[in-house]
Amino acid sequence: MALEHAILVSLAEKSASGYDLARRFDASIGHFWQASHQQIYKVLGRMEGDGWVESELVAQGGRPDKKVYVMTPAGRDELELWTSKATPIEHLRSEFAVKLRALPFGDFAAIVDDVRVRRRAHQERLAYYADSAARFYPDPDDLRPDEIGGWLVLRGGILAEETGIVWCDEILQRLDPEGTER
Amino acid sequence: MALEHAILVSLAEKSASGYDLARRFDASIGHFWQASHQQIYKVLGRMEGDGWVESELVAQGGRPDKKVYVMTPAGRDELELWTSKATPIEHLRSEFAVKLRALPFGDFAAIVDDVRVRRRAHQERLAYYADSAARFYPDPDDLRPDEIGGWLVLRGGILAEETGIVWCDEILQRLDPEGTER
DNA sequence: CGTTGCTGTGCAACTACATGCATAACCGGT
DNA sequence: ACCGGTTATGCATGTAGTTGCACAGCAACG
Repeated sequence: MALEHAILVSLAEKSASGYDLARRFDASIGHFWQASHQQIYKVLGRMEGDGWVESELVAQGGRPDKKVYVMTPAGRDELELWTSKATPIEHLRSEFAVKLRALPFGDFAAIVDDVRVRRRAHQERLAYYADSAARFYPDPDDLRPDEIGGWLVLRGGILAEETGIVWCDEILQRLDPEGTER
Repeated sequence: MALEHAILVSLAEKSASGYDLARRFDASIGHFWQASHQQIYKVLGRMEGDGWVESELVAQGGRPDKKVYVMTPAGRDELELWTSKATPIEHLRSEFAVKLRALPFGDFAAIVDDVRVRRRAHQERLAYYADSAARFYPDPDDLRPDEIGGWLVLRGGILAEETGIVWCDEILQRLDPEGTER
């Protein structure tokens, strides 16, 4: 139910076409809420029906026309209403955790490999976040009010990835102590 | 796609009825993979069709009959096959993160409240996990092989909740420094 | 001159999951 | 005698999201 609101936030920052939004979801926002372009187009249609956004067809030289969506006052009201209500607590849902519990019944070596792959993925994302933080927020002690949200989200990502690495290391320590020390 | 496998893991540990499984999902397993009883019954039906499980009707004095499901050799093969394949990396999906990015456009006080609610939820779950760890794994340096998976999953939960609390504290420090110090 | 890749929008089919409802018997309390 | 709770199984409907496919023009590369 949050895709609508993620789109509203994005449009509040800057009006955009569905294609633009899809790219934003591939980049910054998408690290915390993924959406395919198909899904975005579908939801944008619904949002226009609800009066939260309006679209304008913009012709472009050479390139295909695009529909630029703009948030309406009704959309801004909806966004504020949404922030005023409590966020339902989302609990973990980890296929990886299920796999760990399957350890006694499964392929031990493959699972250990899986942990290593996972650790690498965490490290890569951590590096990406650290880089983003350094680039977009070089001085985190002196942020503009409109920067605080983005910074805090990035911090959450960094903390989560660091924790993921710690967990993987604990797992590897248990399952393959020699391989870990090497 | 992992509900089938979560059920297989659970049945590998002990045969059970749909009702029993639903209760297990409410308790231990469910902290990392939730499922309603409706969903469980539906998936059990499909799994029986695929030959991964077999059911036997058991009459009970007084109480309603129950269908006890037992994992078949084909089910065990499937479980092992599943563990041998890499787990797709699941990325974060946090409505809460979206809400943080909505800070400049939303209800500031309500969002701060939301962080506090969230922090409390993390603390409660952390306490629950810590309690489970103390009760079921009193001596974590000396675990039986079949206990390692459960222990590691619990460790993951503990690490995740601790990180959640740290994140909430960072957020409150930024958004409401006076309220935090009090 | 063909292939690949980017920009741009969208439909159709399917799956997983949530929500609401239905049924049925037994047990304990007021 | 009625009410609520527990055990036990399931259907029916709806929604969010995934996957696959389609169309269209332009640019760059070999």
